[in-house]
Amino acid sequence: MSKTELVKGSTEVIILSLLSEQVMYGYELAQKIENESEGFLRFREGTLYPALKKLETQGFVESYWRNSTEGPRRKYYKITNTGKKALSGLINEWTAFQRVMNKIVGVSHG
Amino acid sequence: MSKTELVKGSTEVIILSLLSEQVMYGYELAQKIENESEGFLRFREGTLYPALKKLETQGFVESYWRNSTEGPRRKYYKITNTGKKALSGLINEWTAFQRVMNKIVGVSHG
DNA sequence: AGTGTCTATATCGTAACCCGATATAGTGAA
DNA sequence: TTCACTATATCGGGTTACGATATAGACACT
Repeated sequence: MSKTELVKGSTEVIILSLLSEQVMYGYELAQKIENESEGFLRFREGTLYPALKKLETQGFVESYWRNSTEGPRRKYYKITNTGKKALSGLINEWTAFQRVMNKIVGVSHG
Repeated sequence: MSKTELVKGSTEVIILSLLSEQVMYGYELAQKIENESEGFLRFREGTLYPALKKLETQGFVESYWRNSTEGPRRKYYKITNTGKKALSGLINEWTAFQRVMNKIVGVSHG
């Protein structure tokens, strides 16, 4: 397990969590993730865009284009009600996984 | 992310953590994981044995065969000093990852 | 006009991981 | 001898993450 290996499977929760707070476009999301994690997490293009596409296919997010005066047009993502329900379940899973892992590795919490 | 997806990347920490407590053979380890996690985690053969093999190749564990009067012979695994150092680093990564994840998903701890 | 940097989205190929299926085999009970 | 449980091992396939690559707009500098 490297840092990147551990991150596998957590992309969905991370993206949905951030989108549940506010509508964002992809690039903005990537920066937010890097900032909020103090550089620990960094989503590359090859990770982020396919993940967003998958979330949209699943009906967890919706997207729309907007032009920008500062650069190329942006694709904004909004979490759906289905996405909110999914997020709630994913957070429960994360909590359970965390509890089990900490029991095994002998760490109380992070 | 399904439960199984989240688990990806955590196999190494889990196995090394349990082996740092006592010497075990593969099947025993699998049962221990299932018991300690109250059924939440379940390592199948196709996950466990390749993982143990990889850990041995990396020099994190050592193994030896012993016959059993109750069934087929068993391959016992013992964590090495290198493995203990690796485990320590992995636990640090897990702790950091946990902190960052909880900050993003808005959960204090599990 | 040309170069470079930052912004912004998208896809492809590859590597790594997990797991179901399958194979092999010993013990013991029905 | 058939079944269940114990025990190790490998293969194939699906999924995930990511580096590389492509495209393109805005802006600064020369």
